[in-house]
Formats: sequence, C-alpha cells, structure tokens
Amino acid sequence: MTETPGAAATSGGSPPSRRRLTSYDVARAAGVTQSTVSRCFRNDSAISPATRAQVLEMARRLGYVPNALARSLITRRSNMVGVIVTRYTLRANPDMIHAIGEALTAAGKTLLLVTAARDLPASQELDGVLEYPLDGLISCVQLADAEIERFQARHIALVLYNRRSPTIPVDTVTTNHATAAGVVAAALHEAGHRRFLCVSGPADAPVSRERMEGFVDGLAAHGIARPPVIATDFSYDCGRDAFLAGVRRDGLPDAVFCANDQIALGVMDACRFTLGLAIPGDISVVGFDDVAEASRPSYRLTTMRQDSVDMARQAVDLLLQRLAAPEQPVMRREIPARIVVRASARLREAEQGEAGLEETSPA
Amino acid sequence: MTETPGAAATSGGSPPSRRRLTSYDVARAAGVTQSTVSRCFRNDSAISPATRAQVLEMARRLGYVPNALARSLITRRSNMVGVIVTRYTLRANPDMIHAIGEALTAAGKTLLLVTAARDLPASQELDGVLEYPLDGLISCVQLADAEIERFQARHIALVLYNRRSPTIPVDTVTTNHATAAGVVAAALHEAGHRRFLCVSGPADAPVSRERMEGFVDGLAAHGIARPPVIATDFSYDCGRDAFLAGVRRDGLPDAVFCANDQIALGVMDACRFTLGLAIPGDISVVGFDDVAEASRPSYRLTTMRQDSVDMARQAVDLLLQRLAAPEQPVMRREIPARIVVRASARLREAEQGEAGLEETSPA
DNA sequence: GCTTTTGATGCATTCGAATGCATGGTAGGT
DNA sequence: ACCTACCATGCATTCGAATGCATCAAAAGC
Repeated sequence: MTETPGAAATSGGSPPSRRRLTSYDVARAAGVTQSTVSRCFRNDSAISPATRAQVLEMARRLGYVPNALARSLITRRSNMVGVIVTRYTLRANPDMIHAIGEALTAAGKTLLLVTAARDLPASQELDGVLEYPLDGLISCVQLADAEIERFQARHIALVLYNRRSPTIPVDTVTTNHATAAGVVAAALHEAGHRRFLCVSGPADAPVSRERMEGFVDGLAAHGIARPPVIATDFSYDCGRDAFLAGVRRDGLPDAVFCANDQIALGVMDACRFTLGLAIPGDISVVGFDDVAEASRPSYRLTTMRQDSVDMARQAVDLLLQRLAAPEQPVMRREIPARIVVRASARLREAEQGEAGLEETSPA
Repeated sequence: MTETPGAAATSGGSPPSRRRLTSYDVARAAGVTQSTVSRCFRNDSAISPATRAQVLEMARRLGYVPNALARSLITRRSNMVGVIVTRYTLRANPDMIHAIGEALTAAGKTLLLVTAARDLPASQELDGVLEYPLDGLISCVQLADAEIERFQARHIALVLYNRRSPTIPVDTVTTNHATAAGVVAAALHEAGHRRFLCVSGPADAPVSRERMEGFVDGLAAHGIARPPVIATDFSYDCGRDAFLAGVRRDGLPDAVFCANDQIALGVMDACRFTLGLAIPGDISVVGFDDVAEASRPSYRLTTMRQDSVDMARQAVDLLLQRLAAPEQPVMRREIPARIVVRASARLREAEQGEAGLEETSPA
C-alpha cells in the first residue's frame, strides 16, 4: 500500500470522485448492459419504453452525460464545426459569429472557434485545427489553395465566408463585392464627382481587393483614371490616419470610397473634426458593410449593405447540405449587396429615392 | 464478395481514400510500431533522434495528423475550453472573444464557443456542453448555482467573466461595477445634477443590476431619492427607445446613467436628434464599458472603462492556473474600472483634469 | 570478455460509447 | 399446445492514440 497522494484518488474503489461517470456505471445501476444504456440515448434503437425510461431516469439521478469524444471516435462524426475568424471579422460583423453559433446548435453541431491573427493564416497556424476531426469548417479568412486541399483531403466540408478560391471549386457564401463597388462608382460619377480616393483594407485581404478593383473598374468604365488607393487595416483608427496621410500627399478628393464601414467612419470623423469639412457638402464618403453604427444619426453613412447574419445562416446551411450530400456539385451563394443611401454622399435625387430603404426624412 | 457499393470503400486495401490515416499507417510505412509513432509526437518520450526524424518525415509525407479525440479519450484531457457568450457580450466587447482565443491557442487549448440566447441560460441549453469533457469553461453569462455545481462536480475548471455567484466560491474576473457606478453618481451630484434617470439593461443580468444599484446607492449617499430606472436590452436601439419612453413618462432628467455604452449612445442620439438637446449643456449622459465608438469625436462619451481585452487575458490566466493547481483557494481578480472623462457630461473641472486620460483638448 | 546499466522499442491494455450479430423470450397464428 | 416471428437485450469488437511493463541491444564498468 505505498501510494503517492496523487495516485490515491484513482486507486481505491471507495471514493468514486475522480473517475468520470460512464455508461457502464449507469448500466450496473440499472441492471442492464452498457449497450442497452447506449441505445437508450439514441432514438432509433429498438428499446422497450419501460427499459428506456428506467435507464434514463437512473442516468439522470447519477448525473450521467454521454461522452461526446468517445462517441465521435466510434461514429467518426465529431459534430464539431470549426469557424476561422480574425479580429476584424468580429468587429465588422459582431452578430455574425453568434448567428453561426445558433444555427449550428440548432443542427446539433458544436462550434470550434479558431482565431487567426490575420487573413491568409500560415500553414502552421492551421495545423492544430486538423487534429480535430471536424465535420466541417467555415472560413472567414482567406485560405491558400494548399490549405483548402488539406481540408478536402480529410473530407472536412468547407465553406468560405466572403472569400473565394480562384482555382479550387469550394462552396462559398459571398457578397458580390466588385459589382457592388461598381454601383457605387457609377453613382458617384453620375452625381458629378471627379476626384476620387480609395481607402482600402489590407493588401492581402481579397475582400478588400475585390471591392477596390470593382470601384476602380467602375470608374474606368466612365473614363476616369485610376484614383489613388491607400492600403491600411480594416479599422476606424487606421482608416482615419491613412486618409489624413493620403490627403496630405495627394490633395483633397471630392469623393472617398472605403473598403469597409469602420474605415469610412474614421474618414468621416477625420473630415469633420480634423479637416473641418462638411459632409456631403465638401466631400462624399461611402463605406461597405452597413454596420450598426452606419445608420446612426451622427453618421448616416451611405454604404453597401451586406447582411452578415443572413450570410452566417446561409453558410451554415451550405455546410449542412454538403454534409448531407458530399458529392453534390459545388454551391455558391451570392448575397446581393444593396446600396443604402443615407446622407454621407452627394448623389442624384433619383437614386436616393430609388434605394432609400429605411431613410427617415431629415427633420 | 457481396458488397454494397457503400461498404466497398473501406474493404479493399487499394483505394485508401475513405479511411482516416492513423498512427498504424505511419507505423507500417516507417517500419516501427504504433507506440513508437505515438511517442514521436510527444517530446518527453525516450525516442532516438534518428527514429523520430524518420517517423515524423514519414508522417509528413503521408499527411498524418494525430487525432485529438482519440488522444483526449485516453489522456482524459480534452484541451478544449468552452466560452459561453450572448450576442450582447460580443457586441459590447468585440475584441474580447478574439483575445480569449489567442490566449487559449498560446496555451495549446482549443476554444469551444457556446452561444446562449440570453443571460442566465436554461439548464437544458447547457446540457450539450457537458457532453464534451471540457478542461475548463469561461462563462460570460450568469449561471444558476445548480449549473455551477454541475460543472464543478465534473471537475471542469470554471471562470466567470464579469459575473459572480452570490453563494458558491468560483474563480472570477470582474469589474467592480457597483463601486464604479458610485463614482459616477458622486461626480454627477458634485457637478450639481439633481434629476437623475437610469437606463438599465435586462433585469436578469446581474452586471446591469450591480451597475444600477451602485449608482442608486451612490446617489443615496448624497441624499438623493431613488431615481426612475428603466430596464431594457443592452443595445443602441433599445436604449434609445426606452429613454424616450421614460422621458415621456417621467419628464426630462438632467443626468442619465446608462448600464452600458450602447445604451448611452442611443440615449445621446435621442437627446440630440430627437429631442434637440445639447450635450452636456442641457443633459449629461454617462455610459459604461468604454467601447471603441465612445471615444469618437461624434460622441465623446464620458464612461467607465472596462478593459475587456485585459479581462479576457486574465480570465484565461485564471483558468490555466486553476488547471495547474485544482485545489488552490478561489481566485478573484477585480479589474478596476476607471472613469474616462470626455464631453458628454457636465462635471467639475477638477475631476476632468484628474481622470482625463486620453483627452484631446477640444479644438 | 563478461556483467551491469542505460536507452530504445515492442506488446498489450486502456479510455467510453456504438453497433453487427447472436440469443432469448413473448406474442400471434393454426 | 406447437411453431414461427419478431422484438428486446447481451456479447464482443471497434474507433485511434497513450502508456506501464517487458524486452532487447548497445555501451559502460570491472
């Protein structure tokens, strides 16, 4: 009987404290076998109602809960879905991750959150994810083709949220950034703006690039030369500072298109509070996303709406469909971005009326 | 040889497609046993450098990754940490969850995100969580004592984030809401405000209650009767609407204390854009949290700062400490909330200078 | 040159639940 | 009363990695 104090807990049979309760414990207590207990927890098995009731009652009394890990090991279904995000994803779409979580829970899945330091994470940052036999993965960050192939090789259903792969067919839920940005370009040009500036997000974030290229191409279609584009981060502070630096270097534009709303809000405040400009009198600002703050009376930002909660649900829906039918052809859902005309940009009257969805008339 | 097409995949040895690669496959390929492969993936085992290199190389070539589930089953350590949040948590602290994720990843843990529909989730909403043998759980929602006991009974380390249990000793990271709110009450009273209004969060959210009670008690200490308190949700829209309704019923206060910043921003906009009031000339507004928007020149909200990223790191730190030493006494970290004086409340000069941390002088 | 020590590897079992197959008991048909 | 069906349950194996103990080989000691 030479035991270290640490080992004592697991050795004797008397204090059942340390060991986790298993289906065997319930079986013994209920006078059945482990397989019967197991079957009682699954609806499709042939178990007499009396036995089931008795076993479940005993399980409840003992406080037994099935071990999801052991189950996953044998069923080869982990019921876990990974979601990869950066901090910018969470800031720009604060309700998105919650919406994904609710949708997954409703489907009996569990959400494994993977935080990436930036878009396009390095291979090693994703290694850890692969150790979990995920049923699926929703990526809100750009994935290298090699990474996509790694997931596919393991039969992990993959859905890209607002990202694409140029070369590999993958299920995606996206906004048509380029088209939407083209709409903005046309509207601003139509209203008579001629000196443009783009405040873009990180150079390696495709969302940002697509939005900017769509805008630049839209201008080109109207004969406008490529405007200056400043790359920065997807945040208020970065947007504000980059804009001010850009203005110092390139002079003042009469319209600014921003890669997302956070940047646009920073630009608006830089205009009004640092440069003393009137919006939209002196300068027009347009953003992208339609975050909650954009609609507030202090900003009234004209922007492209991207419904991130809807997109979240669609992403989960795609994932579930893919799990149900792994071999079906690739699905791509494109959620149209709608222009939400508020008061931060001077646009032609017609367009305002046309798209003014939720506008309250300026008192 | 009567096989269904479905079974064919696993039967023959030739198409290795469907089956997941295991340590046995690597072992066979490398000419060693499974146990050797297993040991090669753990640093503390006695394995000759030559063997390890060869096995790891073979694993790399085959694309083998250890199965975390199988490992967890035998080691009884899942390396998974649950985090329970509501959508309001995510909105009010958009960087918090990312900070938790980064801290957990650095510690080799994986984040299981559990979304709750509201604070104080029902017992059944948490049942699913228990199926995973979590190492620990960080709860950003209120837990009933029975729930806390369930987790403790399963030896799941529990840390409450900005929540408490009145009766059960649990590790917590909190802001001292009541004290902080008392500071606000004193400062507002000191500056001559007499007609107060509280716009509170949900009645069942203790954070909200503590803030309100701290404020009310602070006023009482100065001989002010209990002001009207309106309960609403922790959001901009709810705050704005509840405030307007309250004003209609109780008349206009000269100072409003809000349970969080989102509410305060809604109140500010209601004052300025709906009621046409000047802030802080006609009315003072104070919030709680110091979210990013509070500092923007459009709002310049005076508020209590609660550093959610720091708190997130502390929460993970507590959890790791608890895992390392399960028997140590309960730890409570209280992060002081600091008043951040901006321009939304009329306060005495002295206090402004004293606490004006990051103020830019009003141009 | 033979024994002892150390170090590397193999063997066998374990974690906890799911499930195919075998079996036993009861009900229904004649 | 007897045989067939069928339903409920038990038995035994499986998932994939970790690990205590046994073993064997090489290095060290005398």
